[in-house]
Amino acid sequence: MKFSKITEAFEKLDQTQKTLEKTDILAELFEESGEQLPQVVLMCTGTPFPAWKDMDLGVSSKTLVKIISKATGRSEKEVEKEWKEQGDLGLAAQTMVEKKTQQRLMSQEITVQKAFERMQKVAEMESEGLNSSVNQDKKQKELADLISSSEPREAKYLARIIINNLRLGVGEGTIRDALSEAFFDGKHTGDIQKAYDFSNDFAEVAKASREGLEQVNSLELELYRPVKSMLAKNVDTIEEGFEEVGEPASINYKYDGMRAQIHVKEGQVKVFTRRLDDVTEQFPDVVEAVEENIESDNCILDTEIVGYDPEDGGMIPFQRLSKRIKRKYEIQKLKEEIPVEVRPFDLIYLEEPILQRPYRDRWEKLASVVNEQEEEMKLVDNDITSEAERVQEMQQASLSDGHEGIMMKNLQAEYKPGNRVGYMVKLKPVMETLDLAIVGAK
DNA sequence: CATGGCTGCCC
DNA sequence: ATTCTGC
DNA sequence: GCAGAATGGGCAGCCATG
Repeated sequence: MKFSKITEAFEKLDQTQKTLEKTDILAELFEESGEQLPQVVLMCTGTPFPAWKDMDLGVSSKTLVKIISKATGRSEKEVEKEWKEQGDLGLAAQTMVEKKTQQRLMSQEITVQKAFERMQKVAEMESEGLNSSVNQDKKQKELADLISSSEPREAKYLARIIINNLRLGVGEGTIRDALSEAFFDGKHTGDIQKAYDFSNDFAEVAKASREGLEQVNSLELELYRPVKSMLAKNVDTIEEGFEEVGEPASINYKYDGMRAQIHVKEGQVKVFTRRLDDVTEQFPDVVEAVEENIESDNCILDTEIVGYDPEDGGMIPFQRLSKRIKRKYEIQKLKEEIPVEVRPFDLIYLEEPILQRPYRDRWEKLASVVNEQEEEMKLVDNDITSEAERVQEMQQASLSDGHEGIMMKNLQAEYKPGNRVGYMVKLKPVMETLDLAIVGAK
């Protein structure tokens, strides 16, 4: 399939803001994609790589300027000027390629496959890293070569894909609906959404969609395959919170730490960030804490990793904990300097997926597998109540202890990956109340 | 070998 | 993470 | 009210430079 097919669809997407029109445009593109469907769908997400894969090009705007310059023979200054004027690097790329005028008569058209393979190649160069330093110039030339052999409009979108900034108003929801329209006559969006929640890979979901509903539904929650975390809505008052999640509700402290999804598979632990990155290496202490204090060999915990001061055991701000997240060196040393405690608050897998069970059940199961151990593993501070006064009290206590506030949760609700549905709500104080709480604590 | 630009990813 | 926008 | 885009602060790692 020619890349220009994608370009045509993208141009149409660029010209409307109506969601339904976008869905139609994408559905048509998907229907015409044939064997290239998985790659085409990924391109539509704005990056050729699914979120759960640890792959990227290591290229952003500054490097893209160099690439466009290399591809078109214009100076970087010119490219930057065009970028500034048009407010978009894709448009700058398009203009620069247009100005390149002459011959490309003989050069063959870019295919989806070629664009995909080229980017994959660059991503592989990037990930080699470690010991063998990546030759940036070579990397840039690979991508410049792709752009220089493209038509102006293709260049526009190739450029945008390279920096993962398609900005066509197309997100997960639109792609999901388009897959539904293309292969199920607009039905089964729920099944498709689920398949995506569990796989985090639209290439797989697209392929399954083309094969049939059964294949879509076969994409299930799997250990070592992180799912998107359920997100919380903001509310301003306790009353609003109760309105959202119902009564009684589960209330727990919200800590200033890092969200972590912890998978245990046959006793082996892996730790994932909210955006599905594997940070097991960075947190050997978390692995240990789970090995020692979780009584299950096959489960998925939703947790907050919280740092504490090794001297007095007090909480530390996220900013200090963050030193550990991307560590590759001195991990052991930082482990001593910035020790952490795991605070689980949900369980979505226990020998089997349980994310559709009510939160109250999941919490009870969680409590039954957690052995609480000071400075290692402790359930989040929590209570179940319908009383606004009690919630107020917890909010005060949480803030006085230096935490961020509280969460309120619907006891009947299932676990909705990636969704900011009203099953889970966070109450953080505005500045004034924060001052009051801290003053009140002293 | 130190520094600064760049990128990606936590919040 | 928050804030803004168009639907 | 929602999804998508745009934006901010701060961190480590990486690479090019001098």
